[in-house]
Amino acid sequence: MKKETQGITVKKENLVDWYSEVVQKAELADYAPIKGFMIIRPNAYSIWQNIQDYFNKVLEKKGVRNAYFPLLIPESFFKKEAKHAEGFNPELAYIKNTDEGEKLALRPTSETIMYDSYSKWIRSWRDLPLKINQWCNVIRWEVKQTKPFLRTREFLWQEGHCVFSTENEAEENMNEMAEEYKKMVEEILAIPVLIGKKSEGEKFAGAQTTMTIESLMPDGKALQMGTSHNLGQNFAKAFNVKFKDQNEKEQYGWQTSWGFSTRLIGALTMVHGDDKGLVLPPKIAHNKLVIIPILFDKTSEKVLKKSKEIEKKLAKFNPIADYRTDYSPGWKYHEWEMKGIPLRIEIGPNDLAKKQVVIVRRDTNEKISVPEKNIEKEVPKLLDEIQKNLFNKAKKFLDSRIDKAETLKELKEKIKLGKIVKAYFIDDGKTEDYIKEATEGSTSRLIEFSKTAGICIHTGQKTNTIGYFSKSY
RNA sequence: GGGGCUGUAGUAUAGCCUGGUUAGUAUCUAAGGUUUGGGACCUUAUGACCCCGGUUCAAAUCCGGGCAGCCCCA
Repeated sequence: MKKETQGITVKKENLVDWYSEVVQKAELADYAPIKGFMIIRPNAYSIWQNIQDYFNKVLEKKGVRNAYFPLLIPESFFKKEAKHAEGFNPELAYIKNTDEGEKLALRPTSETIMYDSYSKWIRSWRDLPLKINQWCNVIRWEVKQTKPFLRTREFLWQEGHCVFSTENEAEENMNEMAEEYKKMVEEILAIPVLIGKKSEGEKFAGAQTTMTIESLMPDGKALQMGTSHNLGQNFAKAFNVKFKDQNEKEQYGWQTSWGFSTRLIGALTMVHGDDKGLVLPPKIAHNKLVIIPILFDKTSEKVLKKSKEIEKKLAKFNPIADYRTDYSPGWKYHEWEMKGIPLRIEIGPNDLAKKQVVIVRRDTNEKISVPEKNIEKEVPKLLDEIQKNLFNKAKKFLDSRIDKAETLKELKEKIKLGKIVKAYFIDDGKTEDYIKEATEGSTSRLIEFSKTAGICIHTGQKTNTIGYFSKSY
């Protein structure tokens, strides 16, 4: 008889229910008492810390320094850049009962409050480039269905905000940060992404150009994993971010902003998980392996001793040593599989006799007998293989789901199959609105410009713009 | 924005339609004992009707509102 109350009870093919269950049972997050808010539990927070550690090094390399700006933003700040104000207005939450004269918004993003300071700090071309990042929480009062990590009213993120003296530098910075995002997500999270520009309708409110990285979830919906914006001089003009150039001429700064959020943890869960639960890519896992001794009365002492020896040898992989005696080995296997630990090392009396251990891969469930003397060599090799395997599996999936369409009908059908569908279209906002209407809410995830012109699937006009259309989170 | 479903120990659930003993079961947790190579077993104990109001002699059950979660459509 199987006991169903413990492990993951939903198959991954039923992604929505599966996701909720894994988030809870792998102890990534819990629901908060307020709609759309979540509690990030240590298992998920350690993932976030690993991401932070990685990205802080990137920031350092790029000469970006961390800082912190206030959570509250005067309402009037939002009104200074018209498109920004319009774009964020529906999602703004305010605090009203303060002794301030005006309403105070909870930041949904910090362009306005940061650039207010920037305008004071920047006087000369010598002050540029100015490159600041902050790790913080933001509030966006979503009316849509919320879901842990994927859409919450509060989430954690990083937002980088740079000012340059030339347009080229800003453009370059937008591109290089998008590339850094791609690199991070692919190398650390093992999630393959598409990279490209956002359409007019989808770009950031107030940006001149937005670059995005997008991945595809198992249910055929795309997920935006990070964005990088070239703000041009839009905010500089609204906030008076000016400098005197080398010719003593006053100029507006050229600005960028870029960010990714804890949403990455949701993506990670959906992309790699399986029917047993979470599967963590080794590079993002805090505990890379778990050691489970197989304890029988007569041999337990020796087995434990050996286990501790191996635990010490593998200390740099942060092993979890599950020496509890009140759970059977089988119970422990399930437990740590559900939580996504990449490798499991089993040590029992039989192994002791053969001077070996049994190593089990989380991604393939493959059991490998490894001679004791080879463990230290074998573990990093296996972790590396798991990392690659997870990426390759996800890449194969993504590649298999990219298609193209020449008619609206074809587009509709292929989107229904859970694909990202390439189609020529006129990027004027209206055409995309039409396609959105016709395809039950699908929009372009990103666009690219083709050398050869094609026919817009809606207007029939010639165009060089190709949109990647799909449903999205 | 529109429509629908749900809420009972930490978790999963029975009971609700047709109001009426001490709210049942499994798991978790705690204690003790036997176990341990893919979720072992026995004994004992603790623990719950989302909140506010209404109807009634009597509400987990019926009604209204709120809060939260989920689904579908735009």
